[in-house]
Amino acid sequence: MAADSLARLVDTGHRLTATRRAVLDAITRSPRPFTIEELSEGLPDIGRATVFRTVKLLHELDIVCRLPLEDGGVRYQRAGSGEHHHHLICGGCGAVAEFSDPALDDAIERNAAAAGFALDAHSAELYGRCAACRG
Amino acid sequence: MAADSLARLVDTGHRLTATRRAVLDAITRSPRPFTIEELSEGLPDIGRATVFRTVKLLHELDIVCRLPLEDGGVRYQRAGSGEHHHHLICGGCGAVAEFSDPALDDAIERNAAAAGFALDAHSAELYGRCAACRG
DNA sequence: GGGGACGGTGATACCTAGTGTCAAATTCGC
DNA sequence: GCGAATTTGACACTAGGTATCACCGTCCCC
Repeated sequence: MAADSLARLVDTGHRLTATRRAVLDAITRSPRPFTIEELSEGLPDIGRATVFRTVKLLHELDIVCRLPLEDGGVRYQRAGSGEHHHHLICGGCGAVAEFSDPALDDAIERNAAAAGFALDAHSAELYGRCAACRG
Repeated sequence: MAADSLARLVDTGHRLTATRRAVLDAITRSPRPFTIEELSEGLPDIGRATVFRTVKLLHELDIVCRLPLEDGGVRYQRAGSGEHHHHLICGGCGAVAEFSDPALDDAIERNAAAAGFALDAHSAELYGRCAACRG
């Protein structure tokens, strides 16, 4: 699981260091979306700047997702799949579900085309309460 | 144009101050999406904290939109309509087009329902190049 | 296995966006 | 015009993130 992430690092011309292994390990072990600060606390021997750099790198390689929260905060999470997807973020427990939906992507592309835009990227975040938190 | 925004302020129980008029005026005059810093520079007699507070208030009243950029930065813009809408943001010139699409909102609601989520809010931002910048 | 080039790291300082506090000023209903 | 309540400005502070730079570790070539 972490193994092919390490492979992806090397394949993209990056070095495989003990620090990166440790960060990826901590991320993989995290059961819930985390902030850089939380991650950094769990890795006291690794500099804060390095944790930021490493997470940014892993984000660029689609190994972690960035989750913009409703209140403007940000959390990160290991990507379940490398595929394009969107997030459902529970405001109660903080759980995050991934989903992908061609119909949604279609609607997005149609609107871009209608406005004459060449689309580079898009983001769609859904905020609500998960089944468990609705109780 | 600014008049009904002022009315909306009063209607929601807020006071109509010279400061708020000045901020709303500066926003209305801005031809392009702005940062708080830019707005604040144009209003040297108004404290930075007040500019933040005022923009936040106007955002809550749907008078200005918050635009999360692709690079993580944030800009603000006068809302063209008070209606629910999404944004197309040009990475070239920074222009922003608003659009709304029931099909997109439907797709979002369907996915939330499928995952058992009660939806509170959602955001969808599209990043690309506008017709002029594709030239 | 022993360099050396180069990418990665940590410390630190800094930056941007935004909030909390509090005394002084302004607004608005009367 | 008066007083209560809201708003303001100054300032200090926070969170999240980046720039710099000297030092260190990795990897490649011999």
